[in-house]
Amino acid sequence: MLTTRPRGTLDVTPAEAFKWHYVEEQIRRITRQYGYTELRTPIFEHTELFARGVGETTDVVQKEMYTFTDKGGRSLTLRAEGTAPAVRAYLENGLEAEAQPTKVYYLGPIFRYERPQAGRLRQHTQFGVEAFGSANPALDAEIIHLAWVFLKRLGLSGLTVDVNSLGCPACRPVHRQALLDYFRPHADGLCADCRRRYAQNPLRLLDCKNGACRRVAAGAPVILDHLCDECAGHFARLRQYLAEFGVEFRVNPWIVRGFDYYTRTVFEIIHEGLGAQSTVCGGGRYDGLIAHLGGKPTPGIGFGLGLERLLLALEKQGVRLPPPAAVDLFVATVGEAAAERAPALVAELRREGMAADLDYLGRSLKGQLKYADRLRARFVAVLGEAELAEGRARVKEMATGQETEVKLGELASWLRRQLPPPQGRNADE
RNA sequence: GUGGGUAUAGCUCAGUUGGUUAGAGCGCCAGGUUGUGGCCCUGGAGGCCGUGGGUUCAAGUCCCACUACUCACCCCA
Repeated sequence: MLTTRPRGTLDVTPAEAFKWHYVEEQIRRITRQYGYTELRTPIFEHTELFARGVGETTDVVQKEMYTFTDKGGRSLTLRAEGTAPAVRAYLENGLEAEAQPTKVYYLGPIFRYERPQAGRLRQHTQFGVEAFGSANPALDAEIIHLAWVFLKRLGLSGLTVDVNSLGCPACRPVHRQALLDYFRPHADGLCADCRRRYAQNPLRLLDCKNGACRRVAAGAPVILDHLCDECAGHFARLRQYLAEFGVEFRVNPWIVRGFDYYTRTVFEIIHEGLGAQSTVCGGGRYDGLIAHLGGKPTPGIGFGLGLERLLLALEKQGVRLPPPAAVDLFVATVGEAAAERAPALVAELRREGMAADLDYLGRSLKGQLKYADRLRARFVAVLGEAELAEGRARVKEMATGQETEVKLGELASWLRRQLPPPQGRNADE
């Protein structure tokens, strides 16, 4: 137990951390371009926030929350989802008083008690985006476009963007009734899950994977045929914008989503290389949620994007992310006097802003070179008795094997001239 | 919560019909080179064979349970 991590969790080892850094950099970059700023919320919230926000009857609330009671007797829950906390923070901090719409993003862990499988964990990391205060379909399109461009930039292909509209409180009940009427005569032929869905959430009848249910569902009334004029118009304009933005999407009337708060636009981005859990990004509009959580009636839209799934998709596809920065200069020594001088030399280089390192295991010179190679050092300064006496080091460029004599006092300035100039991290292509 | 598969070294895996001190490749450390990495050669370290029970003269191997991992269902990122 001491040496195993809790079920459904993941370690990010030093060998992989650079991938996370790279993805996080791309998140900072694209959100800045689209005008979204970061919102950080606690890792746990009052249980009631999720229960009310996501919906009492949803799977997440009924069986997947990490809920505990603290010493003050409060019921708290590890962040089970990103939107409800964002809405809570928006209301609590009076963000509605700032320039509208409020466009925020978040990046952090989400916890759900589920059976782990490919692309599903009990703790995973979501990059999410939320925009509060506008019902303009251009905003729906902006958000879908953001997610799509983000994934494309990282080098993913084999992506499918599915969009649908779930209607609003005016038209959804009409469709719901039509669904119930349609399925009632077929009820006996449905699977057990679907009989439960019939009672609880008829929309879910549409995306059952059971063959018999599927055949019945194929002829079921489609929400898109029941949308009210406003919702139909919203959806039409969304499709128009997406086409103008160059997003390759398809209308999929069977995508539903598991949270109660969705209205109108819902969408998913699927990656073909993932297993059964192929949705890398999912989201939609929630025009009733903010009022439902105690705010003024305010429309909203957002998505969640799973980073572990994203990394998995990149790996399946063989995308190579830029490797981490390596050591600029490694100080290798021969003899005791040099070995004692090395730490201060390295400290000096680090003060000058260089990435410098040295051996701590008393390795032979050969061993040190090997270690430096392993660290992908660009240069190795060899310091022995002769060099120490002369006040200089033999600096070897690892890629070419070429050696140069450099005075110890000039090591930092010499090195600076060799290294490429610092690049702006968010330089555009 | 339900169902299938798997569990041997840090990693990927061998291990005959049960039979003595459990192996390989990669990785790690060292040597070959008295001061020079990558390639090559040699050596070394590293294994309660997932855990517990059972069958047997004898279990890594057969049986049971548990746990973990894994894939799928439900649902979701």
